[in-house]
Amino acid sequence: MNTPYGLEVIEDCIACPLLKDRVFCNLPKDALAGLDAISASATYPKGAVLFVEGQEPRGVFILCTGRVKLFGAAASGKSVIFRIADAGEIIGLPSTLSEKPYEVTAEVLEPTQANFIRRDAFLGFLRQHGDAALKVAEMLSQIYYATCQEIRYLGLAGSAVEKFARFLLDLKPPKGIADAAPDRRTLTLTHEEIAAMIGTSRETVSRLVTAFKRKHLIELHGSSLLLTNKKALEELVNA
Amino acid sequence: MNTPYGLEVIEDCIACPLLKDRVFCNLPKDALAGLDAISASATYPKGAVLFVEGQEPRGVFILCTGRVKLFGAAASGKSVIFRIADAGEIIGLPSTLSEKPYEVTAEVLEPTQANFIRRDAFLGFLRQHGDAALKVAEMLSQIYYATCQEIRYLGLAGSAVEKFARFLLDLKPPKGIADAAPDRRTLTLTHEEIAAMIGTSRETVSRLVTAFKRKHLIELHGSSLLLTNKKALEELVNA
DNA sequence: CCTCCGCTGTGACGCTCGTCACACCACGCC
DNA sequence: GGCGTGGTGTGACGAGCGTCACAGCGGAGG
Repeated sequence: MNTPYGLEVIEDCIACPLLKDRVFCNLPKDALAGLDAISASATYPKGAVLFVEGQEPRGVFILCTGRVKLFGAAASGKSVIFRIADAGEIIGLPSTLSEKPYEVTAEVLEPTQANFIRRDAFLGFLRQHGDAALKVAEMLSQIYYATCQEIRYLGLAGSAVEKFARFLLDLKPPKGIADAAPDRRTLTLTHEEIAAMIGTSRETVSRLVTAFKRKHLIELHGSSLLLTNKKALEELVNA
Repeated sequence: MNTPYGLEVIEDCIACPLLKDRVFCNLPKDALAGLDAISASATYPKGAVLFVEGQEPRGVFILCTGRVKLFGAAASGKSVIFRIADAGEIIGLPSTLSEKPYEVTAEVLEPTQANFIRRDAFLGFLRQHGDAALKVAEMLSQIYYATCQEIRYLGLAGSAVEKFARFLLDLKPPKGIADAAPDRRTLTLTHEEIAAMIGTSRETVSRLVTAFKRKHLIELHGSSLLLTNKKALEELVNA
Protein backbone atom coordinates (compact mmCIF):
# COMPACT_ATOMS: atom_id res chain seq x y z
CA MET A 1 0.00 0.00 0.00
CA ASN A 2 1.18 3.53 -0.74
CA THR A 3 1.17 6.15 1.94
CA PRO A 4 2.03 9.79 1.46
CA TYR A 5 4.92 9.29 3.85
CA GLY A 6 6.84 6.63 1.98
CA LEU A 7 9.88 5.44 3.84
CA GLU A 8 9.46 7.80 6.74
CA VAL A 9 6.62 5.67 7.96
CA ILE A 10 8.97 2.78 8.51
CA GLU A 11 11.42 5.08 10.26
CA ASP A 12 8.64 6.23 12.54
CA CYS A 13 7.81 2.73 13.49
CA ILE A 14 11.37 1.89 14.30
CA ALA A 15 11.34 4.86 16.59
CA CYS A 16 8.27 3.38 18.20
CA PRO A 17 9.27 -0.03 19.48
CA LEU A 18 5.91 -0.76 21.03
CA LEU A 19 4.38 -1.63 17.73
CA LYS A 20 6.78 -4.48 17.16
CA ASP A 21 7.66 -5.57 20.62
CA ARG A 22 4.36 -5.51 22.38
CA VAL A 23 1.50 -5.65 19.97
CA PHE A 24 2.61 -8.05 17.29
CA CYS A 25 5.56 -9.66 18.95
CA ASN A 26 6.67 -13.14 17.92
CA LEU A 27 5.61 -12.61 14.35
CA PRO A 28 8.11 -13.48 11.61
CA LYS A 29 10.31 -10.66 10.33
CA ASP A 30 8.64 -10.28 6.96
CA ALA A 31 5.22 -10.02 8.57
CA LEU A 32 6.44 -7.16 10.76
CA ALA A 33 7.92 -5.42 7.75
CA GLY A 34 4.59 -5.75 5.97
CA LEU A 35 2.87 -4.24 8.95
CA ASP A 36 5.28 -1.35 9.02
CA ALA A 37 4.65 -0.68 5.36
CA ILE A 38 0.94 -0.16 5.82
CA SER A 39 0.93 1.85 9.03
CA ALA A 40 1.07 5.63 9.25
CA SER A 41 2.27 7.27 12.43
CA ALA A 42 0.90 10.51 13.81
CA THR A 43 0.65 12.39 17.10
CA TYR A 44 -2.55 13.71 18.62
CA PRO A 45 -3.05 16.37 21.31
CA LYS A 46 -5.20 15.95 24.39
CA GLY A 47 -8.86 16.12 23.49
CA ALA A 48 -8.36 14.92 19.92
CA VAL A 49 -11.02 12.54 18.69
CA LEU A 50 -9.78 9.55 16.72
CA PHE A 51 -13.23 8.40 15.69
CA VAL A 52 -16.82 8.92 16.66
CA GLU A 53 -19.54 6.46 17.68
CA GLY A 54 -21.63 5.55 14.64
CA GLN A 55 -18.99 6.34 12.00
CA GLU A 56 -18.13 3.80 9.37
CA PRO A 57 -14.88 2.10 10.39
CA ARG A 58 -11.84 3.52 8.61
CA GLY A 59 -9.22 1.35 10.27
CA VAL A 60 -7.37 0.64 13.49
CA PHE A 61 -5.01 2.69 15.67
CA ILE A 62 -2.12 1.16 17.53
CA LEU A 63 -1.12 3.30 20.48
CA CYS A 64 2.62 3.90 20.91
CA THR A 65 2.38 6.36 23.78
CA GLY A 66 -0.48 8.03 25.61
CA ARG A 67 -3.95 6.98 26.65
CA VAL A 68 -7.28 7.09 24.90
CA LYS A 69 -10.72 6.90 26.43
CA LEU A 70 -13.44 4.96 24.64
CA PHE A 71 -16.93 6.00 25.57
CA GLY A 72 -20.51 5.90 24.42
CA ALA A 73 -23.02 8.68 24.88
CA ALA A 74 -26.80 8.81 25.17
CA ALA A 75 -29.13 11.45 23.82
CA SER A 76 -29.70 12.61 27.39
CA GLY A 77 -26.08 13.69 27.71
CA LYS A 78 -25.14 10.76 29.89
CA SER A 79 -22.03 8.90 28.91
CA VAL A 80 -20.27 5.68 29.87
CA ILE A 81 -16.57 5.00 29.49
CA PHE A 82 -16.23 1.47 28.12
CA ARG A 83 -12.52 1.29 28.72
CA ILE A 84 -9.33 3.28 28.66
CA ALA A 85 -6.72 2.09 26.18
CA ASP A 86 -3.08 2.32 27.22
CA ALA A 87 0.09 2.47 25.19
CA GLY A 88 0.56 -0.80 23.33
CA GLU A 89 -3.14 -1.40 22.83
CA ILE A 90 -5.08 -1.38 19.63
CA ILE A 91 -8.35 0.46 19.16
CA GLY A 92 -11.09 0.36 16.57
CA LEU A 93 -10.49 -3.34 16.10
CA PRO A 94 -13.99 -4.79 16.46
CA SER A 95 -15.56 -2.35 14.03
CA THR A 96 -12.78 -2.71 11.53
CA LEU A 97 -13.10 -6.47 11.50
CA SER A 98 -16.87 -6.65 11.36
CA GLU A 99 -17.47 -3.58 9.20
CA LYS A 100 -20.05 -2.29 11.64
CA PRO A 101 -19.98 1.36 12.72
CA TYR A 102 -17.65 2.25 15.58
CA GLU A 103 -19.46 1.35 18.78
CA VAL A 104 -17.72 4.06 20.82
CA THR A 105 -16.05 7.43 20.51
CA ALA A 106 -12.27 7.53 20.99
CA GLU A 107 -10.88 10.64 22.64
CA VAL A 108 -7.24 11.25 23.48
CA LEU A 109 -6.61 11.78 27.22
CA GLU A 110 -2.96 12.83 27.00
CA PRO A 111 -0.66 13.60 24.05
CA THR A 112 -0.55 10.40 22.06
CA GLN A 113 1.45 8.87 19.28
CA ALA A 114 -0.37 6.25 17.28
CA ASN A 115 -0.05 4.21 14.12
CA PHE A 116 -3.07 4.21 11.90
CA ILE A 117 -3.69 1.25 9.62
CA ARG A 118 -6.40 1.46 6.99
CA ARG A 119 -9.09 -1.14 7.01
CA ASP A 120 -8.42 -2.73 3.62
CA ALA A 121 -4.68 -2.87 4.19
CA PHE A 122 -5.15 -4.32 7.64
CA LEU A 123 -7.55 -7.02 6.48
CA GLY A 124 -5.26 -7.89 3.59
CA PHE A 125 -2.39 -8.20 6.02
CA LEU A 126 -4.39 -10.53 8.25
CA ARG A 127 -5.39 -12.70 5.32
CA GLN A 128 -1.73 -13.12 4.41
CA HIS A 129 -0.54 -13.83 7.92
CA GLY A 130 -2.69 -16.37 9.65
CA ASP A 131 -0.69 -16.17 12.86
CA ALA A 132 -1.34 -12.45 13.00
CA ALA A 133 -5.06 -13.14 12.68
CA LEU A 134 -4.83 -15.40 15.70
CA LYS A 135 -2.99 -12.69 17.57
CA VAL A 136 -5.75 -10.27 16.69
CA ALA A 137 -8.33 -12.70 18.02
CA GLU A 138 -6.46 -12.73 21.32
CA MET A 139 -6.46 -8.95 21.43
CA LEU A 140 -10.18 -8.92 20.84
CA SER A 141 -10.52 -11.23 23.79
CA GLN A 142 -8.62 -8.73 25.92
CA ILE A 143 -10.92 -5.94 24.83
CA TYR A 144 -13.91 -8.11 25.50
CA TYR A 145 -12.69 -8.88 29.01
CA ALA A 146 -12.26 -5.21 29.76
CA THR A 147 -15.82 -4.64 28.63
CA CYS A 148 -17.07 -7.43 30.86
CA GLN A 149 -15.36 -5.71 33.74
CA GLU A 150 -17.37 -2.63 32.90
CA ILE A 151 -20.58 -4.66 33.05
CA ARG A 152 -19.65 -5.79 36.53
CA TYR A 153 -19.33 -2.16 37.57
CA LEU A 154 -22.65 -1.21 36.12
CA GLY A 155 -24.74 -4.28 36.75
CA LEU A 156 -23.42 -6.36 39.60
CA ALA A 157 -22.63 -3.72 42.17
CA GLY A 158 -25.24 -2.98 44.77
CA SER A 159 -24.18 0.50 45.74
CA ALA A 160 -22.00 3.36 44.62
CA VAL A 161 -19.50 2.64 47.42
CA GLU A 162 -19.06 -0.88 46.13
CA LYS A 163 -18.45 0.37 42.60
CA PHE A 164 -15.92 2.91 43.72
CA ALA A 165 -14.06 0.45 45.93
CA ARG A 166 -13.87 -2.01 43.04
CA PHE A 167 -12.68 0.78 40.78
CA LEU A 168 -9.84 1.65 43.15
CA LEU A 169 -8.76 -1.98 43.46
CA ASP A 170 -8.83 -2.43 39.69
CA LEU A 171 -6.38 0.42 39.11
CA LYS A 172 -3.17 -0.93 37.67
CA PRO A 173 0.02 -0.10 39.60
CA PRO A 174 2.27 2.22 37.60
CA LYS A 175 4.90 0.21 35.73
CA GLY A 176 8.46 0.19 36.98
CA ILE A 177 7.91 1.33 40.57
CA ALA A 178 5.85 -1.78 41.09
CA ASP A 179 7.26 -3.55 44.11
CA ALA A 180 8.71 -0.52 45.93
CA ALA A 181 5.27 0.76 46.92
CA PRO A 182 2.73 -1.88 45.94
CA ASP A 183 -0.28 0.16 47.05
CA ARG A 184 0.63 3.30 45.15
CA ARG A 185 -1.48 4.21 42.12
CA THR A 186 -1.70 7.14 39.77
CA LEU A 187 -5.10 8.59 39.14
CA THR A 188 -5.24 11.01 36.25
CA LEU A 189 -8.97 10.93 35.67
CA THR A 190 -11.38 13.66 36.66
CA HIS A 191 -14.27 12.86 38.96
CA GLU A 192 -16.55 13.25 35.98
CA GLU A 193 -14.64 10.54 34.12
CA ILE A 194 -14.58 8.22 37.11
CA ALA A 195 -18.31 8.70 37.36
CA ALA A 196 -18.67 7.70 33.70
CA MET A 197 -16.61 4.58 34.35
CA ILE A 198 -18.53 3.28 37.32
CA GLY A 199 -21.94 4.57 36.34
CA THR A 200 -22.81 7.19 38.91
CA SER A 201 -22.88 10.98 39.05
CA ARG A 202 -19.94 13.31 39.40
CA GLU A 203 -21.18 14.56 42.77
CA THR A 204 -21.40 11.06 44.15
CA VAL A 205 -17.78 10.42 43.21
CA SER A 206 -16.78 13.64 44.93
CA ARG A 207 -18.56 12.58 48.09
CA LEU A 208 -17.10 9.08 47.94
CA VAL A 209 -13.56 10.42 47.63
CA THR A 210 -13.90 12.55 50.72
CA ALA A 211 -15.68 9.79 52.61
CA PHE A 212 -12.91 7.29 51.79
CA LYS A 213 -10.27 9.79 52.80
CA ARG A 214 -11.99 10.43 56.10
CA LYS A 215 -12.18 6.69 56.80
CA HIS A 216 -8.46 6.39 55.97
CA LEU A 217 -9.09 3.99 53.13
CA ILE A 218 -7.12 6.13 50.71
CA GLU A 219 -4.72 9.05 50.65
CA LEU A 220 -4.67 11.38 47.72
CA HIS A 221 -2.04 13.98 46.84
CA GLY A 222 -2.39 15.40 43.38
CA SER A 223 -2.57 12.45 41.03
CA SER A 224 -0.78 10.16 43.47
CA LEU A 225 -3.09 7.77 45.22
CA LEU A 226 -2.29 5.49 48.11
CA LEU A 227 -4.51 2.55 49.07
CA THR A 228 -3.97 2.68 52.80
CA ASN A 229 -6.40 -0.08 53.67
CA LYS A 230 -6.84 -2.62 50.92
CA LYS A 231 -8.52 -5.13 53.20
CA ALA A 232 -11.34 -2.77 54.00
CA LEU A 233 -11.77 -1.95 50.33
CA GLU A 234 -12.04 -5.64 49.47
CA GLU A 235 -14.70 -6.08 52.12
CA LEU A 236 -16.68 -3.24 50.61
CA VAL A 237 -16.58 -5.00 47.24
CA ASN A 238 -17.86 -8.29 48.62
CA ALA A 239 -20.58 -6.67 50.69
CA MET B 1 -7.29 -35.68 16.87
CA ASN B 2 -8.99 -38.80 18.23
CA THR B 3 -12.35 -38.60 19.89
CA PRO B 4 -14.07 -41.48 21.65
CA TYR B 5 -16.84 -41.21 19.07
CA GLY B 6 -14.87 -41.87 15.92
CA LEU B 7 -16.92 -41.59 12.78
CA GLU B 8 -20.20 -40.98 14.55
CA VAL B 9 -19.04 -37.51 15.29
CA ILE B 10 -18.88 -36.72 11.63
CA GLU B 11 -22.32 -38.21 11.11
CA ASP B 12 -23.63 -36.03 13.88
CA CYS B 13 -22.26 -32.97 12.26
CA ILE B 14 -23.78 -33.82 8.94
CA ALA B 15 -27.07 -34.10 10.73
CA CYS B 16 -26.41 -30.65 12.11
CA PRO B 17 -25.98 -28.38 9.11
CA LEU B 18 -25.59 -25.27 11.21
CA LEU B 19 -22.02 -26.03 12.03
CA LYS B 20 -20.97 -25.97 8.42
CA ASP B 21 -23.42 -23.62 6.87
CA ARG B 22 -23.64 -20.86 9.38
CA VAL B 23 -20.66 -20.79 11.64
CA PHE B 24 -17.73 -21.64 9.45
CA CYS B 25 -19.27 -21.20 6.04
CA ASN B 26 -17.06 -20.36 3.06
CA LEU B 27 -14.19 -22.34 4.41
CA PRO B 28 -12.49 -24.84 2.07
CA LYS B 29 -13.73 -28.44 2.21
CA ASP B 30 -10.69 -29.86 3.92
CA ALA B 31 -10.87 -27.25 6.66
CA LEU B 32 -14.46 -28.20 7.39
CA ALA B 33 -13.53 -31.85 7.49
CA GLY B 34 -10.78 -31.03 9.96
CA LEU B 35 -13.29 -29.19 12.09
CA ASP B 36 -15.68 -32.12 12.04
CA ALA B 37 -12.91 -34.42 13.15
CA ILE B 38 -12.22 -32.52 16.34
CA SER B 39 -15.77 -31.72 17.42
CA ALA B 40 -17.94 -33.85 19.66
CA SER B 41 -21.71 -33.47 19.56
CA ALA B 42 -23.97 -33.80 22.57
CA THR B 43 -27.40 -32.72 23.73
CA TYR B 44 -28.14 -30.89 26.95
CA PRO B 45 -31.42 -30.51 28.84
CA LYS B 46 -32.86 -27.23 30.07
CA GLY B 47 -30.95 -26.00 33.07
CA ALA B 48 -27.71 -27.77 32.15
CA VAL B 49 -24.58 -25.76 32.82
CA LEU B 50 -21.94 -25.88 30.10
CA PHE B 51 -19.34 -24.05 32.12
CA VAL B 52 -19.07 -21.87 35.19
CA GLU B 53 -17.64 -18.41 35.72
CA GLY B 54 -14.07 -18.67 36.96
CA GLN B 55 -13.34 -22.14 35.57
CA GLU B 56 -10.28 -22.75 33.44
CA PRO B 57 -11.35 -22.80 29.80
CA ARG B 58 -11.77 -26.33 28.41
CA GLY B 59 -12.87 -25.36 24.92
CA VAL B 60 -15.69 -23.90 22.86
CA PHE B 61 -19.26 -24.97 22.17
CA ILE B 62 -20.96 -24.42 18.85
CA LEU B 63 -24.72 -24.36 19.24
CA CYS B 64 -26.67 -26.38 16.68
CA THR B 65 -30.10 -25.92 18.22
CA GLY B 66 -31.39 -24.28 21.37
CA ARG B 67 -30.42 -21.21 23.35
CA VAL B 68 -27.94 -20.63 26.12
CA LYS B 69 -27.83 -17.77 28.59
CA LEU B 70 -24.48 -16.34 29.61
CA PHE B 71 -24.50 -14.57 32.92
CA GLY B 72 -22.30 -13.38 35.70
CA ALA B 73 -23.21 -13.45 39.38
CA ALA B 74 -22.17 -11.38 42.38
CA ALA B 75 -21.66 -12.56 45.92
CA SER B 76 -24.85 -10.72 46.88
CA GLY B 77 -26.92 -13.04 44.71
CA LYS B 78 -27.45 -10.45 42.01
CA SER B 79 -26.81 -11.57 38.48
CA VAL B 80 -26.52 -9.99 35.06
CA ILE B 81 -27.17 -11.74 31.77
CA PHE B 82 -24.41 -10.70 29.40
CA ARG B 83 -26.09 -12.12 26.35
CA ILE B 84 -28.19 -15.00 25.10
CA ALA B 85 -26.56 -17.19 22.49
CA ASP B 86 -28.77 -18.57 19.74
CA ALA B 87 -28.38 -21.58 17.50
CA GLY B 88 -25.42 -21.07 15.19
CA GLU B 89 -23.42 -19.10 17.72
CA ILE B 90 -20.24 -20.09 19.44
CA ILE B 91 -19.67 -19.76 23.17
CA GLY B 92 -16.63 -19.91 25.39
CA LEU B 93 -14.56 -18.34 22.63
CA PRO B 94 -12.87 -15.42 24.45
CA SER B 95 -11.66 -17.57 27.34
CA THR B 96 -10.51 -20.35 25.09
CA LEU B 97 -8.44 -17.99 23.00
CA SER B 98 -6.90 -16.04 25.82
CA GLU B 99 -6.58 -18.85 28.34
CA LYS B 100 -8.23 -16.77 31.00
CA PRO B 101 -10.99 -18.26 33.16
CA TYR B 102 -14.50 -18.22 31.76
CA GLU B 103 -15.90 -14.75 32.41
CA VAL B 104 -19.50 -15.99 32.62
CA THR B 105 -21.59 -19.02 33.43
CA ALA B 106 -23.36 -20.73 30.52
CA GLU B 107 -26.75 -22.26 31.26
CA VAL B 108 -29.01 -23.98 28.77
CA LEU B 109 -32.41 -22.31 28.39
CA GLU B 110 -34.07 -24.95 26.22
CA PRO B 111 -32.97 -28.43 25.08
CA THR B 112 -29.80 -27.82 23.13
CA GLN B 113 -27.57 -29.72 20.78
CA ALA B 114 -24.01 -28.47 20.68
CA ASN B 115 -20.61 -29.41 19.35
CA PHE B 116 -17.80 -29.22 21.83
CA ILE B 117 -14.27 -28.58 20.61
CA ARG B 118 -11.39 -28.96 22.99
CA ARG B 119 -9.11 -26.00 23.47
CA ASP B 120 -5.88 -27.52 22.16
CA ALA B 121 -7.57 -29.02 19.13
CA PHE B 122 -9.34 -25.79 18.37
CA LEU B 123 -6.21 -23.69 18.62
CA GLY B 124 -4.33 -26.15 16.46
CA PHE B 125 -7.07 -25.95 13.89
CA LEU B 126 -6.92 -22.16 13.87
CA ARG B 127 -3.16 -22.19 13.45
CA GLN B 128 -3.52 -24.40 10.42
CA HIS B 129 -6.31 -22.41 8.84
CA GLY B 130 -5.60 -18.72 8.81
CA ASP B 131 -8.91 -17.89 7.20
CA ALA B 132 -10.72 -19.65 10.02
CA ALA B 133 -8.79 -17.51 12.50
CA LEU B 134 -10.05 -14.42 10.73
CA LYS B 135 -13.57 -15.79 10.88
CA VAL B 136 -13.14 -16.34 14.58
CA ALA B 137 -12.02 -12.75 14.99
CA GLU B 138 -15.23 -11.63 13.34
CA MET B 139 -17.26 -13.78 15.69
CA LEU B 140 -15.50 -12.25 18.64
CA SER B 141 -16.49 -8.88 17.29
CA GLN B 142 -20.11 -9.99 17.24
CA ILE B 143 -19.88 -11.12 20.83
CA TYR B 144 -18.23 -7.88 21.77
CA TYR B 145 -20.99 -5.86 20.14
CA ALA B 146 -23.63 -7.80 22.04
CA THR B 147 -21.79 -6.99 25.24
CA CYS B 148 -21.66 -3.32 24.36
CA GLN B 149 -25.40 -3.42 23.91
CA GLU B 150 -25.61 -4.71 27.44
CA ILE B 151 -23.56 -1.77 28.68
CA ARG B 152 -26.01 0.57 27.05
CA TYR B 153 -28.80 -1.07 29.00
CA LEU B 154 -27.00 -0.83 32.26
CA GLY B 155 -25.19 2.46 31.95
CA LEU B 156 -26.78 4.77 29.45
CA ALA B 157 -30.44 4.41 30.32
CA GLY B 158 -31.93 6.95 32.68
CA SER B 159 -34.85 4.94 33.97
CA ALA B 160 -36.22 1.43 34.09
CA VAL B 161 -38.92 2.32 31.55
CA GLU B 162 -36.25 3.35 29.09
CA LYS B 163 -34.35 0.11 29.59
CA PHE B 164 -37.44 -1.99 29.14
CA ALA B 165 -38.55 -0.13 26.02
CA ARG B 166 -35.10 -0.56 24.51
CA PHE B 167 -35.19 -4.24 25.44
CA LEU B 168 -38.48 -4.74 23.63
CA LEU B 169 -37.25 -2.96 20.52
CA ASP B 170 -34.04 -5.00 20.51
CA LEU B 171 -35.91 -8.31 20.41
CA LYS B 172 -35.23 -10.08 17.14
CA PRO B 173 -38.28 -10.97 15.07
CA PRO B 174 -38.71 -14.75 14.83
CA LYS B 175 -37.14 -16.09 11.66
CA GLY B 176 -39.39 -17.15 8.81
CA ILE B 177 -42.58 -15.33 9.73
CA ALA B 178 -40.65 -12.10 9.38
CA ASP B 179 -42.60 -9.89 7.00
CA ALA B 180 -46.09 -11.26 7.64
CA ALA B 181 -46.35 -9.64 11.08
CA PRO B 182 -43.29 -7.40 11.47
CA ASP B 183 -44.15 -6.35 15.03
CA ARG B 184 -44.60 -9.85 16.37
CA ARG B 185 -41.95 -11.20 18.75
CA THR B 186 -41.55 -14.27 20.88
CA LEU B 187 -40.61 -13.77 24.48
CA THR B 188 -39.54 -16.93 26.25
CA LEU B 189 -37.72 -15.31 29.15
CA THR B 190 -39.06 -15.07 32.67
CA HIS B 191 -39.43 -11.68 34.30
CA GLU B 192 -36.51 -12.58 36.48
CA GLU B 193 -34.33 -13.12 33.42
CA ILE B 194 -35.48 -9.93 31.76
CA ALA B 195 -34.62 -8.13 34.96
CA ALA B 196 -31.13 -9.62 34.84
CA MET B 197 -30.75 -8.46 31.25
CA ILE B 198 -31.73 -4.85 31.78
CA GLY B 199 -30.42 -4.46 35.29
CA THR B 200 -33.49 -3.96 37.46
CA SER B 201 -35.51 -6.09 39.85
CA ARG B 202 -38.04 -8.74 38.98
CA GLU B 203 -40.87 -6.76 40.53
CA THR B 204 -40.06 -3.71 38.44
CA VAL B 205 -40.26 -5.79 35.27
CA SER B 206 -43.62 -7.14 36.39
CA ARG B 207 -44.90 -3.62 36.94
CA LEU B 208 -43.51 -2.41 33.64
CA VAL B 209 -45.19 -5.21 31.72
CA THR B 210 -48.59 -4.38 33.15
CA ALA B 211 -48.03 -0.65 32.70
CA PHE B 212 -47.06 -1.11 29.05
CA LYS B 213 -50.09 -3.33 28.48
CA ARG B 214 -52.39 -0.76 30.02
CA LYS B 215 -50.93 1.97 27.80
CA HIS B 216 -51.44 -0.27 24.75
CA LEU B 217 -47.75 -0.31 23.92
CA ILE B 218 -47.67 -4.10 23.86
CA GLU B 219 -49.99 -7.09 23.81
CA LEU B 220 -48.91 -10.30 25.39
CA HIS B 221 -50.49 -13.75 25.02
CA GLY B 222 -48.39 -16.57 26.36
CA SER B 223 -44.98 -16.18 24.81
CA SER B 224 -46.33 -14.25 21.83
CA LEU B 225 -45.64 -10.54 22.06
CA LEU B 226 -47.01 -7.80 19.84
CA LEU B 227 -45.46 -4.35 19.70
CA THR B 228 -48.63 -2.37 19.13
CA ASN B 229 -47.03 1.05 19.28
CA LYS B 230 -43.43 1.05 18.19
CA LYS B 231 -43.34 4.83 17.81
CA ALA B 232 -44.17 5.39 21.44
CA LEU B 233 -41.57 2.84 22.50
CA GLU B 234 -38.91 4.62 20.46
CA GLU B 235 -39.81 7.90 22.11
CA LEU B 236 -39.37 6.31 25.51
CA VAL B 237 -35.88 5.20 24.51
CA ASN B 238 -34.82 8.66 23.38
CA ALA B 239 -36.27 10.39 26.40
C1' DC C 1 -2.35 41.03 37.77
C1' DC C 2 -7.03 39.95 36.70
C1' DT C 3 -10.30 36.96 34.36
C1' DC C 4 -12.20 33.03 32.83
C1' DC C 5 -13.03 28.26 32.85
C1' DG C 6 -12.87 23.59 34.25
C1' DC C 7 -12.63 20.90 38.28
C1' DT C 8 -13.98 20.18 42.85
C1' DG C 9 -16.71 20.23 47.39
C1' DT C 10 -21.20 20.16 49.83
C1' DG C 11 -25.97 21.07 51.20
C1' DA C 12 -31.03 20.23 50.43
C1' DC C 13 -34.69 17.81 48.31
C1' DG C 14 -37.32 14.36 46.44
C1' DC C 15 -38.12 10.68 43.08
C1' DT C 16 -37.13 5.96 41.62
C1' DC C 17 -36.74 1.69 42.40
C1' DG C 18 -35.20 -2.06 45.36
C1' DT C 19 -36.91 -4.72 49.16
C1' DC C 20 -40.15 -7.23 51.89
C1' DA C 21 -44.37 -9.36 52.15
C1' DC C 22 -48.01 -11.81 50.60
C1' DA C 23 -51.65 -13.81 47.37
C1' DC C 24 -52.61 -16.09 43.16
C1' DC C 25 -52.05 -19.22 39.34
C1' DA C 26 -50.49 -23.07 36.48
C1' DC C 27 -47.87 -26.79 36.30
C1' DG C 28 -46.01 -31.51 37.25
C1' DC C 29 -45.71 -35.30 40.30
C1' DC C 30 -46.74 -38.60 43.88
C1' DG D 1 -57.02 -35.23 44.01
C1' DG D 2 -53.57 -32.85 47.15
C1' DC D 3 -49.27 -30.79 47.29
C1' DG D 4 -45.01 -28.49 46.15
C1' DT D 5 -42.62 -25.45 43.17
C1' DG D 6 -41.66 -21.78 40.05
C1' DG D 7 -43.48 -17.92 37.90
C1' DT D 8 -46.37 -13.81 38.38
C1' DG D 9 -49.07 -9.54 40.28
C1' DT D 10 -49.23 -5.65 43.61
C1' DG D 11 -49.08 -2.89 47.84
C1' DA D 12 -46.27 -0.24 51.27
C1' DC D 13 -42.11 1.77 52.67
C1' DG D 14 -37.91 4.01 52.75
C1' DA D 15 -32.94 4.38 51.49
C1' DG D 16 -29.90 5.67 48.03
C1' DC D 17 -28.45 8.60 44.92
C1' DG D 18 -29.40 11.81 41.06
C1' DT D 19 -30.35 16.62 40.45
C1' DC D 20 -30.03 21.48 41.27
C1' DA D 21 -27.66 25.13 43.14
C1' DC D 22 -23.92 27.51 44.58
C1' DA D 23 -19.17 28.44 46.39
C1' DG D 24 -14.19 27.84 46.37
C1' DC D 25 -9.97 27.09 43.90
C1' DG D 26 -6.19 26.67 40.78
C1' DG D 27 -4.15 27.05 36.38
C1' DA D 28 -3.86 29.11 31.67
C1' DG D 29 -3.74 33.00 29.11
C1' DG D 30 -4.37 37.72 28.04
